[in-house]
Amino acid sequence: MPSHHSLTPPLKLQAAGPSTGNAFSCTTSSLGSVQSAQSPPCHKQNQSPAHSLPSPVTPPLPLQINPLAGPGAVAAATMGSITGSQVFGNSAMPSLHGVTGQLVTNAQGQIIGTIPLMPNSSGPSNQTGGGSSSLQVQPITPQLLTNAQGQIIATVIGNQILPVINTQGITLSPIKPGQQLSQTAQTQPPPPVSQPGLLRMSHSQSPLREASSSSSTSSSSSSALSVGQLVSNPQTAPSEVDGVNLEEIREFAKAFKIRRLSLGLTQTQVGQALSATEGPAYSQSAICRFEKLDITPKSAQKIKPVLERWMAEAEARHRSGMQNLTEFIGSEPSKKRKRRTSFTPQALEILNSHFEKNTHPSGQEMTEIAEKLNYDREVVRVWFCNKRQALKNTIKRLKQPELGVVSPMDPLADPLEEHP
DNA sequence: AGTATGCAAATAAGG
DNA sequence: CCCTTATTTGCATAC
Repeated sequence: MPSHHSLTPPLKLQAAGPSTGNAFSCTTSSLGSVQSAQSPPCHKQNQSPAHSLPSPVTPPLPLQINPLAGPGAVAAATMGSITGSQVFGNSAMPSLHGVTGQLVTNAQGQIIGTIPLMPNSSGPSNQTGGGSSSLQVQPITPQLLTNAQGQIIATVIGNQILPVINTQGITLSPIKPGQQLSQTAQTQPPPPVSQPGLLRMSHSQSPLREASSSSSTSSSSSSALSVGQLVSNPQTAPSEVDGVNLEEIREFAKAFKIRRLSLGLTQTQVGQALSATEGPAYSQSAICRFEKLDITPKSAQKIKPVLERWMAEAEARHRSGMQNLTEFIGSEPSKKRKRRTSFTPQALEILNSHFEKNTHPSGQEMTEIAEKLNYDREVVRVWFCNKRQALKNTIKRLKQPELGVVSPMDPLADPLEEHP
């Protein structure tokens, strides 16, 4: 099987913004490199080539938690932020409404302060009829978020979180009260002129034929663009796509990460814990992508409530004792989505050889193959479907090379046409 | 030892 | 039921 597989183009369909050279193989500096453990420069997100780090003096510390500033300073900054009113971006979650007093604790559950307001007047707070576990979600309230070291890294007001510093130790500009900020967390894309972008973004790449039927029902206006891309592109980013408020998503993603870190949890732990809950489960990858906004608006919208609910519960448990939290995140998984099958190399070899002979095995054949390899018949069927799809896409790409590069190419007769 | 990411399973939707 | 096409999502592993 000389062909496929090996000629898989390393192209990444999704990214590749037309803008400045996004880093594709940013690293690849194979052996001998003196690379630091944490290679920060690889994010396709920060697209500013010239960068704009405010402080030229601050060397990017590889360490995550460093006591760059005395807690006091941080606290002060925090307070400053608090003073200004808050923005209260609507709310996906009905629970976070009651504004009550709260103890300020660190990750160890130690009380490090209080915020005088009103005692918790927990209402009925029935959590989604899902009838999930046995706990009620208390409204989260104005409180300081701290990391495992007890450092204050953000403040929470309502469901709005005001980050003080990020994990890199870089100070984030506080959110202006009463105003929707429009800047990315890590970079400051100089917004020249904020136009009420109405244009439908300019696809400069994949001209994959779009079955534009008639009018409405533009099922995919944001076709494959991630939230991160959309949101960091003031030019073409109407902060709302497909009825999804990108700003809100971005805010939440950022807040989520802070809250997660505050609880001292890793993406892996969250993913694992999530798979044990009632709703849909998500892997570490998913958490990661969500936090990075490396997902479509649609997906983000779908995941957000799940994470929101989970986080609320995790925080509640955290407040009521470390034990509860660990217990919470320790529950055993209960997969919803079928676990992804990993074919053995041997199995793949056989599957491929079959595929080369016939891309459309009959039901009978597939049953036999499945039996022989000891995989679910359905799994084998799907494998063929995916294989066909992959092949088709490859051919399509080969037939339609990059812009400019005109290459004759042979017709590449494909056996995938039409199905009986 | 966490997080980011490539590739491809799994799923959704329309036929 | 099977197919295709488009998309979502996770395993495996690079970083």
